[in-house]
Amino acid sequence: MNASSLMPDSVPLRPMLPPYLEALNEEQRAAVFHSGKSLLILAGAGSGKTRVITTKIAYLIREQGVPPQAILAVTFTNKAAREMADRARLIDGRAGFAMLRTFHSFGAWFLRQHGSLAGLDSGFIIYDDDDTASLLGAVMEGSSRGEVREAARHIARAKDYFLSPDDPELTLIDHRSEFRRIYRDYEERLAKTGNVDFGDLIKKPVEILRNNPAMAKRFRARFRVIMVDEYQDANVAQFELLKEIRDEDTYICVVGDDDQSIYRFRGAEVRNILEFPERFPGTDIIRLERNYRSLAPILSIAASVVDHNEGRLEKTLIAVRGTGKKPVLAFLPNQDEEVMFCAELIEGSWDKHKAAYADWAILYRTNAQSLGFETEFLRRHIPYRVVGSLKFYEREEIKDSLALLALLVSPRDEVAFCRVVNKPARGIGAATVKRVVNVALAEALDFRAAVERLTPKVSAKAHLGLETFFHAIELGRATLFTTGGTRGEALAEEARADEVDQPTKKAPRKRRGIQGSLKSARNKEALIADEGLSTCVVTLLMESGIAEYHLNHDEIAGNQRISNLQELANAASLYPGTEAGLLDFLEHIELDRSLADTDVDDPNKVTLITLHNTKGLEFRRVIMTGVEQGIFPREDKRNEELEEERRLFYVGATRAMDQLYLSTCAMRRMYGNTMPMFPSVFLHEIDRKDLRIVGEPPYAFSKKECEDYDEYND
DNA sequence: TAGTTTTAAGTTTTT
DNA sequence: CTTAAAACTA
Repeated sequence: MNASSLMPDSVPLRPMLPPYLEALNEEQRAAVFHSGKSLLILAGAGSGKTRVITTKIAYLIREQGVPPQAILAVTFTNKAAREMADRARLIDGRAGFAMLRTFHSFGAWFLRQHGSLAGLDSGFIIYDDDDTASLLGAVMEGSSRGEVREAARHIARAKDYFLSPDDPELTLIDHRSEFRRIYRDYEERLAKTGNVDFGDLIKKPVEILRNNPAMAKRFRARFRVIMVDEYQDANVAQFELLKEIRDEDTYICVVGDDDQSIYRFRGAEVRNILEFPERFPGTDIIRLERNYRSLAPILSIAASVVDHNEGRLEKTLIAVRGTGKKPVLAFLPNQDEEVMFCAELIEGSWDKHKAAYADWAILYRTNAQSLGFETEFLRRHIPYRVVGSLKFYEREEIKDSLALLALLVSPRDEVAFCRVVNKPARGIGAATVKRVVNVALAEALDFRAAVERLTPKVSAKAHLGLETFFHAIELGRATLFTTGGTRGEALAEEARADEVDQPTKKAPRKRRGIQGSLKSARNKEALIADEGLSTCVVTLLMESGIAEYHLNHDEIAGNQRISNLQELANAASLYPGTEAGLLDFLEHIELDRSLADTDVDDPNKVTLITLHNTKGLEFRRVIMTGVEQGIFPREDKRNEELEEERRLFYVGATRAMDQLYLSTCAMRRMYGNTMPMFPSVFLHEIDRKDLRIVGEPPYAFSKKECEDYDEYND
């Protein structure tokens, strides 16, 4: 007998691997080593997919000699992009030179360089949904708010599906004939502002690459390896973009989980992942089914719900961590009791196990549900953080400031102009604004030129107001110094810096505390410029009168608004005080609404979060709340949409590592009045024996199996 | 035109 | 019940 036959099977005969590869399991390693045409990794929840992608990036650089600049990795969220970059760099520093971006920021990067091929100037601003809606409001004059919102949704959807106003398939999105006209008018009007919306960040690059074969050929030579994370969330336009940026020699590796596809409403096509092997012939498939996160009973109920879906690539997760306690299903009388239930669970675990607050996450379907938890947690002094609904950049004062800043680089920006031209009141009424905009649109002038054209027709008061306004904008612009002179050069410099992905920003420093802002507000000095771009921001806010306006309109929340403005100025100080710096600043704000973690002071907090926002996260203990018919799933969900809600349940449940709680209320306040509620269908799809039921269940759930909820918190 | 009052509408989910 | 847009008055 030779030595090797005495060895257990688990010790294979192969050369020693470096530790970063040794840490992988067999399938993960196969995915990292894989070479060929293309690879589809079906990665179940908690199966270590980020580890695989980051390791693969490092492996390609280290072992395969792929230049980092030739690697493109695309994600859907900024958080994921950041995490991926950090983890890849940890394995090999050179990974920092690979391009790791979200789809949208990749599109923006592309358009800054090649947008001129579609008549776009390089200083464009990205309109968010709000801006889009106000522009559409101007296009659809006389329509109700709801109609405008619906049209805005449909236009965004059309762009997700890569449909233009003259596309016959547009009827699948909106069959009304006037929709085509509205969409076309909107596109025309948007073009006149010189700006783009979210959908354009994907759609326009595809069009440019298709219409400019020579440039496309050169561009395709750049990336030899393309990886896509969360591929199940890709929409049709993103799929088209993927096809346009690769050629026959490009290696494509996509990672995803069809069971976690939860963005259908946003145009995500599960078909993209289901049909990937057909779309890219020669694709190999690797499944990652070992789950390293959750205890077995948690995976089991997650699976039993999603098993009710048809048309999925069956996957069976294996719980590496083994078995544990059954998930708890709590029947509660109403939402106030639900809040108390959660609070007591958390406090109880704190007392009994010294479990950290940060171990806990409360999941809900809609952002509005966070309110009750916030109020009660404040009362009980339970520290918490709300993820996602931090609408810092949607606040009135912030949007006003951003509009002013936008006007410095985007002089034909209709939306920004209308927003701030008469704020604070300068005697410029709606009628005047409309006339100025119409002249500007009709004669392709910027607003200042349009006013001069109109001078005799505009009242003296309005004219004076407009002059004051333009003067403030000029003062703001004057604070920007251009490096080397022209805007073009500054932008080119930024683009070059981007080529190797070296941030043009300075390293973040400690932010000025809220206290400092408050003190300055009390002194009526209001805002303090720090350095870099903040000089421009502060000048503009002071000169335009916006700072004073918000100081005066801030009677309830103390000086919150001024603090917010100060916070904006602080954020700006990290960027250079140039036009390129300003563009960079605005772009980062539009594409990444999540504010940098400000709670470094106390990270031990309960997380309040929507189900959608939890993707990619994990917590030791998770409470999924409001598991009621009409809320989760929403009542109008049928067929594919109901299947998507099931996947959302799956995503939520698989966030839990050790313990999962589900709560469902018999009554709930909605729109001000109290409505009776019924348990979610999903609860009927789980075997009763897999749950520990507490509280007062409705008759549909047999009572004798239930317990009082004294002992639920073990 | 500015500021206040009245009325209606609305809750998915996100880049 | 809350928030935003229309309507109304000064």
